[in-house]
Amino acid sequence: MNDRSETAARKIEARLPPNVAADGVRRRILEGALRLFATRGFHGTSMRDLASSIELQPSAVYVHFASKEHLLAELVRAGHEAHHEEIRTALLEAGADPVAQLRALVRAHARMHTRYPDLAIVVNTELETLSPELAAPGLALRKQSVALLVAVIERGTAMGCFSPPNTSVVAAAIGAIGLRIPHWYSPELGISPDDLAEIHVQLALRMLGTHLAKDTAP
Amino acid sequence: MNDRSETAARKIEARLPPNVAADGVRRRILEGALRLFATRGFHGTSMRDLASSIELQPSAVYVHFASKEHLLAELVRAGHEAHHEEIRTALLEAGADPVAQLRALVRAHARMHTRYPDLAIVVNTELETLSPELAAPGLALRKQSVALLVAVIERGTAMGCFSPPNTSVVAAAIGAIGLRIPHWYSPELGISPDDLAEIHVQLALRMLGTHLAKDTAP
Amino acid sequence: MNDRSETAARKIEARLPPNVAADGVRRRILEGALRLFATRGFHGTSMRDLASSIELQPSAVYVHFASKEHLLAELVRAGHEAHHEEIRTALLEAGADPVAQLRALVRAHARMHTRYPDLAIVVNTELETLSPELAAPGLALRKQSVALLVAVIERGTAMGCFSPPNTSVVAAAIGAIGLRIPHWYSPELGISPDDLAEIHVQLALRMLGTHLAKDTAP
Amino acid sequence: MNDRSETAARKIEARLPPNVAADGVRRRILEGALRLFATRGFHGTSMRDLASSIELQPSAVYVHFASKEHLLAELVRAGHEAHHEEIRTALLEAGADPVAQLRALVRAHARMHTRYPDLAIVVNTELETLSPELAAPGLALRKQSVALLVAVIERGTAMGCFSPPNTSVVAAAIGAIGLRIPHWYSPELGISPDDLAEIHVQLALRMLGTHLAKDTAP
DNA sequence: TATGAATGAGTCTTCATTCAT
DNA sequence: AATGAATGAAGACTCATTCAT
Repeated sequence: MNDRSETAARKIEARLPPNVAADGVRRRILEGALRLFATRGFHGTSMRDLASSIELQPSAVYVHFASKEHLLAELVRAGHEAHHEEIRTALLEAGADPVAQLRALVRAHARMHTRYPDLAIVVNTELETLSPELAAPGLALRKQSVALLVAVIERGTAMGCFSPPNTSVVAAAIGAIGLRIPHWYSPELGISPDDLAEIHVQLALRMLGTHLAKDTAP
Repeated sequence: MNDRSETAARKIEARLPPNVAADGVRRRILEGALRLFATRGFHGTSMRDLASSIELQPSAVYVHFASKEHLLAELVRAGHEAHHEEIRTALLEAGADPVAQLRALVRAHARMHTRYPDLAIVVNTELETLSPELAAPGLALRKQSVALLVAVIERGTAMGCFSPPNTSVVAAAIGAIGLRIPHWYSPELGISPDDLAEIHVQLALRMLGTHLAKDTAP
Repeated sequence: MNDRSETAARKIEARLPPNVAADGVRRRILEGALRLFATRGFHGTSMRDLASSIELQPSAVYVHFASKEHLLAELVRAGHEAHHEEIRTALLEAGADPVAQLRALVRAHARMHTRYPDLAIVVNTELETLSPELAAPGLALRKQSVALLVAVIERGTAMGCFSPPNTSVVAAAIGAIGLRIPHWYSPELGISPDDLAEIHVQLALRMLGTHLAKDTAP
Repeated sequence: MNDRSETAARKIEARLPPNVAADGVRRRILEGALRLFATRGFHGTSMRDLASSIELQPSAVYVHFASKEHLLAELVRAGHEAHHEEIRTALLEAGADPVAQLRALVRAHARMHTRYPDLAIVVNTELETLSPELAAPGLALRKQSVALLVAVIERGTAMGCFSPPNTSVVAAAIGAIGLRIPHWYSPELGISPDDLAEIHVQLALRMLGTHLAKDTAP
């Protein structure tokens, strides 16, 4: 039950977050891989596809990356780190109020998915494709990000700000609505990324049963 | 920002919905394909993998299916049809009350994802893998399912039952929450499938800002 | 300081010992591999070379052998086992006399190298090419074969039949003269394989300083 | 039927004979190539392997050698020339006595193989790897070396010093015994290179059936 | 209905080598 | 003299699929 054409988000150029320190050919390879992995999947993309999409010989890719899997690993690493850093920073700047924290976190989560839709798809679809060693750092960051969200919810609940029906289910739900963004959202839909983030904030607060009426009003 | 081991849902046997009229070897092939496509993806699964997982020669699979893609197509068809039929039926049995309709729809959506987690993964991950002709029926059903949800929300809103911040975003959110179930849910978590469905109903009603307080109690 | 054209022995068809239980295509593959590995070396032979030399697609080779290395391993196994079996049997049939034992052993050693020259080359050139696990059985048999020779020499020396200047050097020398056969010998040289074996027996007995004059006379 | 660990000789540093007029990087390249070609074979060694073993970029090797094959050709040339020169000189210094000549020749042959084991392996294993033009000089020298040995044997036989069962077989045997040295010999075995050479002399004289008993004493 | 052998295109990757710097 | 990036051919091997049995 997802929506719109699956390719809506593709119109947005494959974009890499700032924590990818790569330029020149290496960057073009990462961008090409990002686009193709997001579109056709890792196993659905051949090195020939990738190389020719950026007008390179397949062998030239190996000058910059040890293997197709390492290429994916770099994207997955960058995606996870950027995401985690983003929500961690948002949280730090939000102060002590659980509601403000929740707002900041959901906003950051949504923003990452509108800003880097291809990367979000690759990170979420292909993490398990990596060998355990290469997947480990991503899995660890993911766990930490969820733990942050759960902690905010639990603290807010203890302080009487939230009354979720079930903490972990709501946490999963909040995660899920952001995760799904790249599959249907496009700025051409008439909703700006900021608007979308704010709507997601609203939805999250509603799901949590926030008790500060003024905050939850549209 | 999804959680738990990604493989939690795998413990549940690969299951096919009742609208798959296949038995004997044909059924075993579909079940094996379902498990493998869900775990490793369509392109990550070879016909050899599939055949050997059910102790068959690759060539024997072609006695039952014209191609690997047709195998996927059958799974995707069955998944989409079962899902659509399920929510259509739920809606029909719910009467005319938008809140009751919403409840029925969300419940059915969640149930499909706890009952057929592998199928849900395959349907959502690999639909675009199919050729346009084979993907078309699935895309059509998907559109219809979303239209049903949107219609319920719009009617409920018009009747003053709901006050969503944005109809299509909430529709996407409701879809997303269910879609994510196979990636984290396991009955061993201490939540029964029915409990989960009810919590999802709660969350949907909260997101919609339902105005009949008594309705939101389980 | 080896002699004649290096390719003299090549005129002899690539031959497999009887302990290779393979027929049809599998046998043709082994024979082709034997000829090519002996001529160009393992790393100098591509699967394409091999396949096309027996009019097969490269992929068809994989129906019969798991890898190029397994193909080599089978040749090396067969070669070592045949050689060891041959000298073990010769020894058993030779009775208790050290001189007779030595004769039998050298004869068998020489015969294996005239009968299976390509296999001898492959076995001796490419054993170390194999991974440790695949090389281990060959190395073990080789050790046993040398041990047999050394035991015969030591027993004969203790019994006063032999007076070698140095047991292990003579053992190495006896091994060496046989090992070199495939690199220079051809029946067209006017020496029959049996003649060559007898000459090698003579040379071995002379190196050992055998004290039964009648045996060492040409 | 050769013995000891095949890698015993590897402990000896890859060494080049004095007729290799190369210093600095060019020499390091030759030494690295020598070690690797001896260990893994020419086709089993890549230019990357070679370059990285001496901490150079592959492209830097081409500053000093036109191609991988020319590198091998230089080693093969040096090996053959050094070997031939050594036995030619030994022969010249031996005087007119066939027995003394034989002694000198065998001694020189053995010494070359203890002193330059890697080079001996490369020369004997990879000569045929070279293109006919590049292999020709080596083949010519080899023929000459064998001719020298055969001439000594024939002259000694004519003079009544030797009574070999078969001249060319004994010549091949004498060659073979030396050729095999790098595959089993190590000074750590408790035999000095000089000792080994003397034992080889003994063995050669015994094979030839030398008639001057006093000559066979060391 | 299922097999085992085969195909030919395709997989990822490495090769020796070149070239601008 | 050496590098780093690139090339194009070739490497071993796997792919989905076919077909005679």
